[in-house]
Amino acid sequence: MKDKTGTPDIYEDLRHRLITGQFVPGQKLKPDELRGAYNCSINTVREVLLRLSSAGLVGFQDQRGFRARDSSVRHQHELTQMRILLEQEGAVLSMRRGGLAWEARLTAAHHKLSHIESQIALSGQVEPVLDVWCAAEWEFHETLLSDCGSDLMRRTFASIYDQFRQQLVTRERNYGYFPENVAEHQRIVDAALARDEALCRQRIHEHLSRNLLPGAETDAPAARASGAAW
Amino acid sequence: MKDKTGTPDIYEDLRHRLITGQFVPGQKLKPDELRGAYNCSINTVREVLLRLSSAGLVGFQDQRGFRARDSSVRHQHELTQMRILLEQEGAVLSMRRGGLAWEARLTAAHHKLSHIESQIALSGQVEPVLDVWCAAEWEFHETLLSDCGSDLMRRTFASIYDQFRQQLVTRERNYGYFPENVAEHQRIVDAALARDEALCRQRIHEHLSRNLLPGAETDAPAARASGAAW
DNA sequence: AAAAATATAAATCTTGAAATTTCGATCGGA
DNA sequence: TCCGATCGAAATTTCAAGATTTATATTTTT
Repeated sequence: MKDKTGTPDIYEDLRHRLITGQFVPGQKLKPDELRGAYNCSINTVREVLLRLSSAGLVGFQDQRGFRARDSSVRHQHELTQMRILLEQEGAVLSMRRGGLAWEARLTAAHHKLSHIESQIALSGQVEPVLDVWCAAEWEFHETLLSDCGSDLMRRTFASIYDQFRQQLVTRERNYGYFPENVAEHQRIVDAALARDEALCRQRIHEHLSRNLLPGAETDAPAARASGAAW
Repeated sequence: MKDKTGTPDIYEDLRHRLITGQFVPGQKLKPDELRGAYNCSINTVREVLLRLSSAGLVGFQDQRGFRARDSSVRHQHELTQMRILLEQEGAVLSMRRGGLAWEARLTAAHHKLSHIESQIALSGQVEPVLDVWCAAEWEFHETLLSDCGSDLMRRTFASIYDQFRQQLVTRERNYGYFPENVAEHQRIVDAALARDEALCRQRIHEHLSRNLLPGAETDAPAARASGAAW
């Protein structure tokens, strides 16, 4: 339990607790109870919760308060859809715009992530390095889009990523870590550095498709043949 | 000036005023001044503004209050990018899932919009029917994605659309109305009903590309050849 | 006269309490 | 026993005032 008094700190702490599964999904979040942990007033907590509800991490109903977003495979599916869409598009844009600096950041982020994931694979345990792994996984995917040239796209992706992680964490025992990730991340980086847009799209899709609903329709690669973007 | 007391009403009214250009872009929004119009407390307005800032319609800086989002061609460009991305993807998904009911709603929405836009074309004036035109334009584009099967996608699009409109309204004299719209909307509907995904994507892009930055790189249609979606 | 420093005014943020609404349990009737 | 109504407790929302920060105007100094 923290004891900081700044509103931004409270926001960050609650956000962190939400995306690391420290609340039971449908659990009620009463300002009056959370108040104590931060040594502040009810309304301050209320303000934070209100903003977190706009971010999609907490549910809110008029006159009946806040709840930790409950988990559903439906929502998880939709978040995965959106992640694929944004990550594919953002990565492709970065591949076109990004120069040496971007490549350097991408390989660096991948190297860091790869190192941590190797450790996890050896020990078989995620918990001991959970926070550092989460940070590295985020940094890798964020870096992939980082040179897309659109702040809006990056912020939208950040929001979707948070919600995605919140869902995953409550469902998967391993907080969303899979041994296959190591190889999949590698293949994404390879395609990105090779500037093979179609291949990169495909590998991003493969990487995330595990979180899609089984029966959902899937784009045949060729189906998008002549779709114009921007 | 309204006099309603419900918080949701205040939110809706302020949102409406923001996306119809009733505030000068960088203008300061002081809770103490807005308070009077709604006959409520400062904090109630503050809460609403906080939520509108999460929606991207108002700017917010810690300890220095709220401002109407200022307009920039950069932001407008990024919003257009995102609109194209979401609208293309959502339309394609709707085309696959949507049945007769969707087709009916789409043609109905288009018919309504078409009727209003014809009127505007005759009189040459948007203002007299501004609100009804805005509603119809929104309904048309919303209906296009309405059967995509993803609430997340629809809500994300709604948010982007609002911000897009806010930007457009402050820049274009005609609130974003162009005579070409009539034909462009028609062509989109035609492609959608024909279930020609590539063509529909292309026409959505053409419809919105007017709001992109001139020098921006554009996807060659073939460049997306084998990109997998979901 | 320009720049820095101070004092004053204004606006923002936090707080605790009042007013309103919802939730849960008990009671009465079918 | 089951269903609906009523009452009390708890939670949520609104409010107005106090505390803190930022902005503006004035004075002082170089």
